[in-house]
Amino acid sequence: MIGMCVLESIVSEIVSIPKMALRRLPKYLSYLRRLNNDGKEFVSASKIGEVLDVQHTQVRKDIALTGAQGVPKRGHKVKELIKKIEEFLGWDNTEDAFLVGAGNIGKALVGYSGFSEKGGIRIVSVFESDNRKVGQSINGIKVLPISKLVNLLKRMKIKIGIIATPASVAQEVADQLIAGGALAIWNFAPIHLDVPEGIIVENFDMYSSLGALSRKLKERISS
Amino acid sequence: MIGMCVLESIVSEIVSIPKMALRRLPKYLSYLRRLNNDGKEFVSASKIGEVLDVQHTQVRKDIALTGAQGVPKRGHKVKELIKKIEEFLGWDNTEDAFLVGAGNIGKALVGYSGFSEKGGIRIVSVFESDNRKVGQSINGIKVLPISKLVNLLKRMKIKIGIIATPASVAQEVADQLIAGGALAIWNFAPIHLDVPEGIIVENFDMYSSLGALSRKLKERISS
DNA sequence: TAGATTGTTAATCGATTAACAATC
DNA sequence: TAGATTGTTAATCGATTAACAATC
Repeated sequence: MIGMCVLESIVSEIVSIPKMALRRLPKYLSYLRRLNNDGKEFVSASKIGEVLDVQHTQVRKDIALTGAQGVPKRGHKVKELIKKIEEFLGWDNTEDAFLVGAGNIGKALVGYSGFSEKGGIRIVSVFESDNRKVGQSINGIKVLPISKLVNLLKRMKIKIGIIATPASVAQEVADQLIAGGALAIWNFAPIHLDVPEGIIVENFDMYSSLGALSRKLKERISS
Repeated sequence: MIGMCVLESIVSEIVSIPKMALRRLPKYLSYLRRLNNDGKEFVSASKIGEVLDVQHTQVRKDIALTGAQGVPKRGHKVKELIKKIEEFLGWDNTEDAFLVGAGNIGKALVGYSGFSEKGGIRIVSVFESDNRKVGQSINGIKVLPISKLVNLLKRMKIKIGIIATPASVAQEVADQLIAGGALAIWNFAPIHLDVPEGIIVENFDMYSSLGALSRKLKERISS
């Protein structure tokens, strides 16, 4: 009996967070923030599911991960649920990040104030290899030469690097980010990065998304 | 016996394409194109898997969907596999698309020539509600007033709409795209779109991606 | 031939959905 | 109380991985 309990507790630690839940929770959060702005106090899992096209039972499981608890017959307190999800995602405190690449996508990312307000990261420096862009300012952030990347990463103990370069140099940039001590890479370049174990890579790949879209459209048209 | 065969053929038509395969195939494709540029003639599923961190057996299943056939002991002809995947994704001929929103993300998308060359879609017009931006040119494409969206969609029989607006107006834009006859929407706004059945929506949501990244980083740091 | 590779079938794993007791 | 909702356990579904025969 005691053996079973020990086993259970070990097992419960090993069980990892469902990947798909991590992608749904930000969606719930953004809906909840809207509700909060509208002055709504309570919301049910069923309502969230209905609005976002997710099964209510799925919503409940996802919410359970965050530790939030609802009240039968009334649902969840909106403010409380927001807090719990933010905590769970690590968006309750803002993490500094370096961005590499001052091209179109890079500019879009820096110009986008949303991340620091709602997404838990703040882009504090931009790096670029094209000397014509170095020294310019994007949204108040100075563009620095790529040669300073590794040293500044170390000095400022930055943990998140964002790659918004052409695919051809993305691997090289990733290597430098890791050399400087980054633990997580948000990769916008359409190429697979080869990284040591333990380094977190999140690919944001337009072609993967576009592939799904165009295949479905193709099927839709031909049917 | 005959009954079984009929049943099987019906079943095989019903079986739908695994979603995850549609997201991996573009990745294989981009690697294959690189190999092709390097003059490589053959590649094995195991090699593709090794480079892209996918199980070789998974690569084979994905490739099987496209109908491509390999040669035991030699692998797949690179050029042939490229062609098969492009056909499968519908990237063998280019589909015209309208983009709504001439902000940072919109500009990045238009500035990015890659789609028409490698991704099967070409952005032919940009629409914007801010009159100060209307009339400007982005990468040679004139920015048109949003008031013309529905009519032009109909007139040009456009099937793909790209939403790169703030979340606050995205639903309204989606409604107009659908009113104009669009069948597929590529949505860059961080909001869930409510659309009639049969309309294809592919969300490209930075916050979902960022959520996964920051949660994993949080776990990594605390362990 | 021997061995590398394909392609398929079976087994496992994880994610989603269904069912239902507990609760206010 | 009755009914809406939570939260959990069991069943189903789909995706991944393992095993292996077929082939050049």
